[in-house]
Amino acid sequence: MADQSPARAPAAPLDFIRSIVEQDIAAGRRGGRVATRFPPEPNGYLHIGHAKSICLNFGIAGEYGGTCNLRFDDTNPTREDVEYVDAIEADVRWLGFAWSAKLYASDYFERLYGFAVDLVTRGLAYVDSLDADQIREHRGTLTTPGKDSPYRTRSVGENLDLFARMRAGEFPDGAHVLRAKIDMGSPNLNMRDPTLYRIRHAAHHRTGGAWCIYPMYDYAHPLSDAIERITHSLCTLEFEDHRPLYDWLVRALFEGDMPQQIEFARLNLSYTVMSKRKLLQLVEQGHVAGWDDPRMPTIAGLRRRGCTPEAIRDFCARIGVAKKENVIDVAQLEHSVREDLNRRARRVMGVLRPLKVVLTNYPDGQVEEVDVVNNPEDASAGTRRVPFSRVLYIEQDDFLEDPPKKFFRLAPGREVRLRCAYFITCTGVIKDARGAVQELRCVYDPATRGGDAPDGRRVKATLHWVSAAHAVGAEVRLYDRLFSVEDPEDAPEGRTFLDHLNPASLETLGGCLVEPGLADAAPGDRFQFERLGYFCVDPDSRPGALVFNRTVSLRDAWANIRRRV
RNA sequence: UGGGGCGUCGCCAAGUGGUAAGGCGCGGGUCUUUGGAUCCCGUAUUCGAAGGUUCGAAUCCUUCCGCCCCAGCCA
Repeated sequence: MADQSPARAPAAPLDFIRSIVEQDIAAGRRGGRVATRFPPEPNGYLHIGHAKSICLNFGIAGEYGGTCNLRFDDTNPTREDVEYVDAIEADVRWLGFAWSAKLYASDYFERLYGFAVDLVTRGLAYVDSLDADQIREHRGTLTTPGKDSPYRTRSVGENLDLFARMRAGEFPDGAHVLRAKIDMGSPNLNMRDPTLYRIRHAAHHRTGGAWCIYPMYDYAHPLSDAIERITHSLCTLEFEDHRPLYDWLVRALFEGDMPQQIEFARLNLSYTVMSKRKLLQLVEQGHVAGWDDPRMPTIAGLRRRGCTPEAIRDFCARIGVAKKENVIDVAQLEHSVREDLNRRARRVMGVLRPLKVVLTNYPDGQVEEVDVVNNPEDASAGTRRVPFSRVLYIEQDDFLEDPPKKFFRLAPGREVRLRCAYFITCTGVIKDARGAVQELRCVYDPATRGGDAPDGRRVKATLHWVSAAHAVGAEVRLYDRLFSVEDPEDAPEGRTFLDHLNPASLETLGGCLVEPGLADAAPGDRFQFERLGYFCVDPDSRPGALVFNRTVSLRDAWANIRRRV
């Protein structure tokens, strides 16, 4: 009997980081452990770029039986806030991940201070009393080496005394800093005696007034990793130059297994900006309604927009992880969103720009209920009953008095199907004084109830509709890309990304009409409005005052044809 | 003109000396009570360029070109 190994799907190619992790495990490095961390600074909301990092770090931990900590890199009290801590936790959870431990760099302040004293004692760090400008001057330039600070040769005893007094609050902000004593001539600027601690008389959101000196990222990060026994410390490309310092610190203060920093390219999305600074600017200057504005690439914004965590995870899995600078087409994100929502969203009918239709041969006052499929992708979603009557509304876009070629929707004399209801034929067009179409007169064919003609005749279009007497009013917010150019950062001299803001990124439609079953839809509920797109109920929505956000439109073949002609 | 990275289809991305995966997008077709979805088919004789090594190169060597990052007491 042949020992048949289980059939395996062809292995998806591993990204370079997972390859390293697998090699490390195979080689038994660090005892074969895998421990990652996601280390946000709580100074802003998480965005889709963070989602890439979250999926990577938590994903690897999950795939290789490891752990992943959520660690707040809260070393700069002047920019951080608990509001952000709470939002970040909520976003990570919403994305579907559970951290092994929730930690804060500030948890390590006392130990970090102890490490610094150790470095000073061993002559590896010193207190510098140059001011910020002087330090910059001494640093040299990209092509010329720096110069030693005159304070670089202070005695260990003096350094110890000064550092203790820095902590004790004896000096004002900026009076001194603690620096690593490495090499002012290094071609890597990060190694030219980097600052380890600075004085900041500022309350910290967690440690309050306990400290007036705070460690720098470059100091706190590697040591926090080492304390947590992180094995693979994943970060973005711009930290590549910091790796020698990372290694220098860990080697100086720890023995045994070292965490390995690996850098990957951050995510960029076309037609958007991703830096926290710019997103903050959009919020603070009121260009958007807040961090969770549905046009924002923040997790909170995408959530409010109606994206699912599954779609975001799928997107992150598809874009890959590599070291090449990249700009992902937003269409890629939209694809993941459509694919997920297509599978799960309940279909409903909603008319965004209503056009009145009177069925002249339909009995006045009669109401019947037609059965409508809830989701053709999912038979178990069943059907529902939707009221049908003499006066209806259809979409303005679905009628053209003078239809061009390839326009298959309603036109004078033309017969189309009303979804799951009847065939109707347009018999008259009523216009206002200015010639604008105001209302349509149609006749219906009673024999086509349900949407099929017993004589087998066919129509080329199926329209969505609502019954005038039963429909529920709603506000619908249509979103377009926030910026009108692919790369908003690419602004000419004297201009900024704000000059590329798309003035039409939000279109609010009032007077929309949706089928009555939606009357009690709750915030967060997602639907497909047939033939239009995916929509979700906004938190602004109230009973009797529904508000929908369009998450993403459905592909529209006619719109494509029209665009090309 | 210092250091660190990166260049494979419009956008991502596999490939690590044996004769260019896949996804998105795009084009065409099928099907359809959503012009949705599905399903087909097509989309790089070529891997930034030029030399070289080799029976054989996207993969090795040399030179060149282009792009990104670094001079915070930010992360």
